[in-house]
Amino acid sequence: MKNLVSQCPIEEVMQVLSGRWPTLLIYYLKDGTKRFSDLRRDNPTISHKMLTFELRKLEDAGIVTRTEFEGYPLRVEYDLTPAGLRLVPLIDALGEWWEETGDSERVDAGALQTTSVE
Amino acid sequence: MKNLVSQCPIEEVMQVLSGRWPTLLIYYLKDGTKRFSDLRRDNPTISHKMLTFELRKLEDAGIVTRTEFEGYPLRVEYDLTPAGLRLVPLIDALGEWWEETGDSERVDAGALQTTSVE
DNA sequence: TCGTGGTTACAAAAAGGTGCGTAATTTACT
DNA sequence: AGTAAATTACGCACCTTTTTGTAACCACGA
Repeated sequence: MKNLVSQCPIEEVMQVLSGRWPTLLIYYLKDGTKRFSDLRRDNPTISHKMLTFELRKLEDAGIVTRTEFEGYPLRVEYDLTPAGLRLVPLIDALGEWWEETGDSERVDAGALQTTSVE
Repeated sequence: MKNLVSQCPIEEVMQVLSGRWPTLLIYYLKDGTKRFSDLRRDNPTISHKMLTFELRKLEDAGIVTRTEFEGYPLRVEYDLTPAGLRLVPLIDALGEWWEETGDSERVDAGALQTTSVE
């Protein structure tokens, strides 16, 4: 984690939430405690390296907690923090906005165009 | 723009909003019509390549409109669409969440730690 | 030997920066 | 008058940086 000190809070949140995984992981953790392997099953296309990396980022951001238990095989549990839980409805709202906005307002892949005033 | 067709709407919104610029550009466009050069002034560290690229993405997503005027020097204006305007409060909410959550709950740079149950 | 939750090194892919070219008109200089 | 330069919003090619994937290795115990 390098430079979280920027001007505006929006820039800072986006540094944490940007990318494919952060919001998805939060989404899966909504359902309660998950282990590393659970999250991999939930999302089979993430590599284990990415998963550890993203989980650390969320941990550092105060969104998830990581709890490591003694004994073998190793067991580690991930949960949303209270702050993480408060974040869930905001992410949901983005998803709803996207659905409401609908494909009709978006450009069909392949057929880009530009409004020209002549 | 490659593959916007995925399972979940959250994954799709994040494909558009991820990165440093999209939310910032939306933020600046909140204030009303902006030209290309205005946006570069608002945000001096973005390269022209990135700015055009990001603006196209937002246009394709139905968040901004691009209006090109005849005459020289060229003039192009960017505005938020109604959908873009509806998005603004959602982004604001993320920024507020970040501020409320506060640095105290986040890990100080350089001093990472892990909860260990022994 | 397998399963868990990692780490590390190396390789591939994606993102991003820099600089040049372009359009048609105005302004600036000689 | 004639030429040169600046202007705006890009596209394109080349190159560097960052991100992500792959594979191998570790610990330990059943």
